Amino acid sequence: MRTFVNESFKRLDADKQERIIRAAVNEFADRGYELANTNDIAERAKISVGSLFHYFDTKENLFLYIVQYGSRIIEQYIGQIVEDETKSVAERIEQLLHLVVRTSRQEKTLIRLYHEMSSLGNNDLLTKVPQSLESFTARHYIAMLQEGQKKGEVRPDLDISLAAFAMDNILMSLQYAYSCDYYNIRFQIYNNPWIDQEKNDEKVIAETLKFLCGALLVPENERKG
Amino acid sequence: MRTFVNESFKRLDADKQERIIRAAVNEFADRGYELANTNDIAERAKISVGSLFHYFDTKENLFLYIVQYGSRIIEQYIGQIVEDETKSVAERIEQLLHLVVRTSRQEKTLIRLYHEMSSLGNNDLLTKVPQSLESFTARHYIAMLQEGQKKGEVRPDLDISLAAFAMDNILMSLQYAYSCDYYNIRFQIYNNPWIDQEKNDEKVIAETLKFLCGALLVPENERKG
Amino acid sequence: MRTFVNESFKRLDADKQERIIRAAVNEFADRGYELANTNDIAERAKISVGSLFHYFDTKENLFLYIVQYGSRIIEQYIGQIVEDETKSVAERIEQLLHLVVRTSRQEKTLIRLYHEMSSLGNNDLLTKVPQSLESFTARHYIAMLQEGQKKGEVRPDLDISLAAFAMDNILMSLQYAYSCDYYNIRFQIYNNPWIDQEKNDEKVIAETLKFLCGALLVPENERKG
Amino acid sequence: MRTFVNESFKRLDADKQERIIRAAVNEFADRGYELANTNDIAERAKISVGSLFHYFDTKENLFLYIVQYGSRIIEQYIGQIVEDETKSVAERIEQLLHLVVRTSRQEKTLIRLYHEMSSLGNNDLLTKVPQSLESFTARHYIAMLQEGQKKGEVRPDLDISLAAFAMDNILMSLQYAYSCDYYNIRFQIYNNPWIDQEKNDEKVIAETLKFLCGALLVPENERKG
DNA sequence: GATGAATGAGGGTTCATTCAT
DNA sequence: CATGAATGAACCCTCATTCAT
Repeated sequence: MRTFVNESFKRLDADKQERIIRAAVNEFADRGYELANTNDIAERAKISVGSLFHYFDTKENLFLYIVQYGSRIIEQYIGQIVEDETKSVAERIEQLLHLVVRTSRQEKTLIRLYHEMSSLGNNDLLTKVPQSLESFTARHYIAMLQEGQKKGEVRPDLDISLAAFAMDNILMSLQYAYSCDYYNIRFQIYNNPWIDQEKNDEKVIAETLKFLCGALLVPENERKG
Repeated sequence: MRTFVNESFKRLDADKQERIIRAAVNEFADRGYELANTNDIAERAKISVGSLFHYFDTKENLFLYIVQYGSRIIEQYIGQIVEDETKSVAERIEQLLHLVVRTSRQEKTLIRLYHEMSSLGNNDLLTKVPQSLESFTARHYIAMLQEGQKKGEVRPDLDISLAAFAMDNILMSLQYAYSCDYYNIRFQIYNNPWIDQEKNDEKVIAETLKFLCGALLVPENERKG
Repeated sequence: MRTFVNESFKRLDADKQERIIRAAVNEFADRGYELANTNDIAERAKISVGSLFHYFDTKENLFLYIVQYGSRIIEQYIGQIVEDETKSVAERIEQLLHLVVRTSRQEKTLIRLYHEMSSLGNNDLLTKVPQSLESFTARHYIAMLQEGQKKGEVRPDLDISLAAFAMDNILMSLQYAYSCDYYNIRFQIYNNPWIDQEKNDEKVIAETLKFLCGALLVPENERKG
Repeated sequence: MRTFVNESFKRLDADKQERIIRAAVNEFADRGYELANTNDIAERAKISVGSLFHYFDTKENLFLYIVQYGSRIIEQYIGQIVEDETKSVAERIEQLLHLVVRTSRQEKTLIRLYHEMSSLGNNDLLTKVPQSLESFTARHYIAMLQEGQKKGEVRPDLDISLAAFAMDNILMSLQYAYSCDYYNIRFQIYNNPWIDQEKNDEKVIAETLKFLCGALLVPENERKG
């Protein structure tokens, strides 16, 4: 795995590291990769541009590092839920849905930053972004569904990889709908919340859960033993 | 509805109009909004920059027009399928899935351009893009599912709006997976096609159809007379 | 005398001529020579740019023609007053002062346009502007003062040319103070009119008259027979 | 008082500051605000455009700074003369006239630059230029004349503000006549110097002095005690 | 004569990156 | 190591003038 930071960055005290990361996350999430300004990031982080380029050789590297950093945080959230084999698949999916809504509040900038990555156009940057989060998610969703298939919860006729992909698409789209402007506008065309937000969130979660369970699971009454 | 073109553009002969549109679609799809170069667009279209800015007052307007133009084409493709009430819901969904694969070949640039729009960073351009395609899609998917619900094909317990949203998310994600670099890479993590492409497409379509039908439809054997 | 118009312009019907002149006067006065836009002038005049450039070969020529046109109008105003030998010099100066105030209301755009000319920078345009108004004014002011000197009204020890120049400077500065933004702001530093405008105008005229008479004329009580 | 420079400019060594100022003064004075070219200014000053825009955020700010800078220099010249209460009003006016001629040689570009400001078309830049020189001049001329009135040198019946305004107009017009092309051409209509320049300057000064003293002062023989 | 579409050089401004201190 | 001044290529947009119709 390529690393995008120089050693010098790792030697920094935690506070400075955090300031830089926060500044970069905010700038990239706010203005997008192209419009983000490295001078502004340095200023926000209260370091000099020179230093910033000591830590990260290029703007690109800084961005990729930040994406990687964000990925790890999101991976943790997801991992905790998905790896819990004591829960049924349905329960874990429900928890993932709650996570989507929760992170869209707590980690909105991180999500937006992450989404920026998918819009890097066709420049070669894209080939360099680590698919760690994607791989992580894929691996875990597949594992969960396979396990669920063994336990008779998940439909036996499904191609697990593609089913996991479809599930991931649903979760990702919902995440963006909650965090990113364009997808939020699109969301509202389908779901203009007249009732209060909290109730609406519950409804969205319940319906999406119903959708995913319908797609993935063997109906309760048809399960063996 | 705002128009983004000046009258002078509409007066142009079809060939020139097409050259300009094609040049712009390509440039925006290839490089993204920020990096797209108006001088290059003019050159590609074999007109002068001056003329380009006679037809479209700003780069922004050019982009918005091109997005609108692309939307209309995609709307036609979708409309033809979804509005055909002689077909069952399942059949129409299957056709939509075939459409996704087919357009990802024939209209890849258009799709990529469209995706660029969803990634406009957080600048105010976003608030100016017309959501015609999104509205169109929402309206039609909802209508189809409602109709299907009446006919007993679609599960009676679903919230149609949110079900349509979920379905749209699946279709959109798949479309991007077939057309846009980032989403394609992500797709391959789940589905690395060792077999030949055509067979793989069939499989993807079949599995996604299964997923959507499971989520949306009343199982055949449970339907009433 | 160079002419700046083509014959074709003179053949135009009076209405079209006037529309063009008015459009040009306004545009040049509003935005200054450099910023004035020939396309806008044509549009305002409801003719095509092509036609505009048939009548006037260049933007420069159009401007010079317009200046010349304005000069003639102003010359007429001034000529009527200054050439009236039945009046004393003091009376004529008083009338000129009233003219300054009056034209600053009725012909403000013309004055502003005229002032634009003095700001043409150092380009060669300047050497081409007709000094007809300047010559006219010089000739007439000198004549008036010479005549006044013969009649014993004007101080015998004055160099008439330079006295006329000083008087012209006073009148010109006051004109600009009443018509042009920068000079108006400067004027207000000296004369912030607390009382109503009309009374203030009277005061300005009276004091300037006193100033000019003090400078130019033999005091009443010292005049011979 | 708004400042138009960034701190970074003030930190520059004197030589570089001077090069930039000189380059800008020349460019603006030569070509006027609109036509002045920031790239040329940077080149003339032997710095990069980037640097220029570090010191001054916009062309507008650069211009305003330069005007402010010029104003201060001119204020010093004028202040030294006008504030000297040991001299009679007539003596001080004579010195001002000599100053006009002298600066028209030594600081011609500055004067021209200053004149450019008064010709800023009608754009909003005008409202942003500081009227410090104008205020300075007004304040000092008024003070001098008031003092002169107390001492019995200046006519008691004059409105001091308007008299000062008229005097300023004369001095300003003469200054432009000596420094700016258009006003110089106009000047020559009244005063075509056949004799040598130096003698002509003397004559112009003498006659203008006579004019101003006639307008402003109590004749020597009528003064009390 | 009249039209108005077409031209394209030119200019203010930005910003990732370097490097002397 | 840290600083931040300096660089300069690159980009969007304007507008006087031409010329085919």
